[in-house]
Amino acid sequence: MEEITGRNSAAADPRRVIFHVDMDAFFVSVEELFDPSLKGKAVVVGGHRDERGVVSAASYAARKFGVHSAMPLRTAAKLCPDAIFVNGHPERYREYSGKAFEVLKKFSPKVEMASIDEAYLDMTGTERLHGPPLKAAHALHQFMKSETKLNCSIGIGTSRLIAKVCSDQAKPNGVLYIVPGQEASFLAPLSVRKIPGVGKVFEQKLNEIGIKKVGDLAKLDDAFLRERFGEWGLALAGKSRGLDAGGYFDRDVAVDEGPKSISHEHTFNTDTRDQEKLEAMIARLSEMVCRRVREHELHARTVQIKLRYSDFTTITRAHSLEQPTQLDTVVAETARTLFRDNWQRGRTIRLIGVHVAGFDDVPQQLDLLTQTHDDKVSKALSVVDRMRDKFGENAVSLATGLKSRFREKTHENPASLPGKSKKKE
DNA sequence: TCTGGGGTCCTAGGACCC
DNA sequence: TCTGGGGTCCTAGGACCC
Repeated sequence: MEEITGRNSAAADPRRVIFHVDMDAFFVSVEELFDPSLKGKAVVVGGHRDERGVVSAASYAARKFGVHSAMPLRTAAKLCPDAIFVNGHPERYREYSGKAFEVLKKFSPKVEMASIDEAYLDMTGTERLHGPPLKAAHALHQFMKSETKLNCSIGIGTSRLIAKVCSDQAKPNGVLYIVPGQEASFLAPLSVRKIPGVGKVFEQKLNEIGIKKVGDLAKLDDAFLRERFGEWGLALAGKSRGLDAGGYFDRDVAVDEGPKSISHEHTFNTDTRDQEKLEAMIARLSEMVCRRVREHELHARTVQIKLRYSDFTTITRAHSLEQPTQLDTVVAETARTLFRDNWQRGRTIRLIGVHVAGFDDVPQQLDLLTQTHDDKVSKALSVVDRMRDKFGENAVSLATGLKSRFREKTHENPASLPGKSKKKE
């Protein structure tokens, strides 16, 4: 495993060759593979036209109507009434993401999947094997198409930031290489919004002081930047001048380290204040979360819930356990206590979520009795997980008997529950 | 047209320890 | 009696990304 230092002294090295590979309209393209009749049409992935939800991905044909991801589905339906709305299929996307990863690994041992449809490759020193950067990129591009039937765009530069911005400029289905030394002049004419990490809020703040282009940012005084925008603003300005400014975009390309948090949340079709319904959802979400915690062979220390009321005000409340856990019941009981202590009873809820973090590979040493008990429970749950894989989620009836016994156990151990002293809002 | 779900990273204050 | 910092953990919230 690579060590991540946060700062990489090689970042400004002109010999460094970083690829950013981004799949084009990934979700839509995968859906087209499963249903070729969708090809070339206005397609919206994310749900049905009258559902509560937003667009996950839109085909290029749909984008022409102004449809874009994160837009409410109902808005998309208004803008583009003839669009075909399809549900997303996360399993398919994971499958094709895996295929793409296999392709990338043939070009460099240093591949970092940055999300389901994009990756960084460290291609430094691969010239003898794959030729110069552009040649390697074209070979990769073709191989990706032949192996997965999917198009991608590739950005090449001396840092992750440059590679990432390049792949965006190369879209769709293109390759763009910024040769060493040209970084600052490449970035200068671009809108600050093109810099990953600069969103609506930061763009607005910059616009307020007359900064629209990356080049404008490069001219600002360091002390002013730091005072006004903190460390990140300073780093950003450094990058706009082609410097190694540290942080995420100058990190090494690292192999996958596993998740840092796992969560599930649910938005109700209609808002509710039915406590039974809400707590049943907490139990279900806790099971889904813990199942994935077990799949990764992790143990979580912090349990967090999220409540979103009808007026969209959102709170999160967390509690750290004495001992990391992967047990449904421990997470569910903790989440339920957090819920009962913090829900303003009577206020209708739109969304509820369960989130865990603070992972350990190995649970901390417990006293022998608890440990053997928890081991047994974990093993039993793994069996349940496998049965569900084989026979479907309705094999859960097996878990019900186990659960009532877990509950006794949790009650014996009230120290693992959140304190009651939590202040109410 | 009301605004998903899964994440990462950062900030900031308070507790607590040295 | 008052006054220090630094470091780390915990919690809450928010920006941002796909």
